[in-house]
Amino acid sequence: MTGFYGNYHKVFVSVDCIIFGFDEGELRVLIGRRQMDPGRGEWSLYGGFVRHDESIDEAANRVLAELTGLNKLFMRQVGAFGNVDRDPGERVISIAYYALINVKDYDDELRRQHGVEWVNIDNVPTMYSDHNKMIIKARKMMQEKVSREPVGFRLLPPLFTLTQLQHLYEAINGEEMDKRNFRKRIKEMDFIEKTELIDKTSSKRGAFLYRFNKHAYKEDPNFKL
Amino acid sequence: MTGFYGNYHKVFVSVDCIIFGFDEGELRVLIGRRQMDPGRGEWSLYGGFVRHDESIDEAANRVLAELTGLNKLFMRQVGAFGNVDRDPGERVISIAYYALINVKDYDDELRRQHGVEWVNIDNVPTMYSDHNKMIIKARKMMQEKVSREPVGFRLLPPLFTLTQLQHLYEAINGEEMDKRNFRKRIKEMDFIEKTELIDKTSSKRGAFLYRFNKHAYKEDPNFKL
DNA sequence: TCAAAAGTGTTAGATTTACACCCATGA
DNA sequence: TCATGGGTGTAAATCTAACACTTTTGA
Repeated sequence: MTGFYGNYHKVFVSVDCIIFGFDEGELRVLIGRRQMDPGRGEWSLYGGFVRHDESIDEAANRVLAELTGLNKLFMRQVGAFGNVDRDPGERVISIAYYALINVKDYDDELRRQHGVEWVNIDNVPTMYSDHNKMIIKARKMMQEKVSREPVGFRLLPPLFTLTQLQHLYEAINGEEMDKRNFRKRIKEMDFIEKTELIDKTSSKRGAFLYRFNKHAYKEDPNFKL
Repeated sequence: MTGFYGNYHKVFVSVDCIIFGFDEGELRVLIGRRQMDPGRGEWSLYGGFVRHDESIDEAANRVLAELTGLNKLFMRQVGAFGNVDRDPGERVISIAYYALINVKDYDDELRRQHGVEWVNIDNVPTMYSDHNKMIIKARKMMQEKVSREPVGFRLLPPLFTLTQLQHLYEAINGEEMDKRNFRKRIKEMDFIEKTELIDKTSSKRGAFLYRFNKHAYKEDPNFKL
């Protein structure tokens, strides 16, 4: 080994993805059974090693696309996890990323092929290595993010009702909100646009569908939801 | 190479430290001239490679102690930086950490020996590789942290005046605050204890010295400063 | 005696929270 | 006709922000 840093030691670097989805009023994460040794069969996040010709963000995007078939997902780094013995096989430092997806965009057949499933965020089993820690940190960061920037929409279909939106925020924050106060705040956000379309799947009367207009959204230091 | 993950490729992993200090009413970071190739002579953060027998947090602590002679500094991970070409020599993924120190605790002789100096956070020069990005992110995270948890004290001596404390927060947030409103809020925090001691270095009249009592502080979701 | 920093309360305005009823529809 | 979810406004309470003068003391 004759590079600049020849005397130092190299390690494997992987990325692990915490993929959040919102379905049936629940906030969920995607987990599966680990398919390789060591730890084969344990509950695990989906991940992969970083290749020599890709950045860590690119690695995360690749892994996400591999699993979901989806590109350009909303994704943020959670952080690096690097305890010496976190991987029972060899030294592996892992960088966790969380992503938000609209469950409906994810082909269920593809999901089954990868052997992953949605579990309620409050009901995550004991996982391989430090993956529980990753999920906990990802959840906190996601919660923070969603309440300060309008990115929660990434968990919903393009058109949604105000009730759906409220339930989303309730699931994320783990607390109920007052319907009138919630709607009052939404009404003041002009990047949440009311359409003339009506959704009748969840009520007899029907509810107006809304849409997030990302162009109408200008960064707003006072955003709070 | 015959480990579990034999087919994959390994990389160097380093830690880089953004060390914040507060002096002469200014928020400052510690930077120096890079002492190794590639990039020798460029402005750089202080860092080091992660060893095989230490976690990444331990590596950061070791590097911080090496540089400052201080242990158990308040330190948080900023994140992993992993563009393919971020290091002109070889592939190196770096994990940035920020730390808060009381400038007075840092032996100035030791500082000079390491060839590092304090620069105003608003006046950081163009730095090696992605170190400017690291500093920007660290600053944001530190700002966030300090305004939600009482950790700013780590930048002050054990005894401080309310004026010093206010100037610290003003430097961190980059905006002036109203003296009466500030002191009103402080008075409600019973973990900031008034002592009977008086500091006369900064005024003729003298100002009461206060102290942070970490035992009196219980995690408070409503903390805001 | 005066310059410089320390210390102290009140009020208006803005924001947040609590709260209850009517509407439209399909079964 | 009734059960279900959709939709709407007001008032009290709390929080935030603006604001100016007196005190102490060393030079």
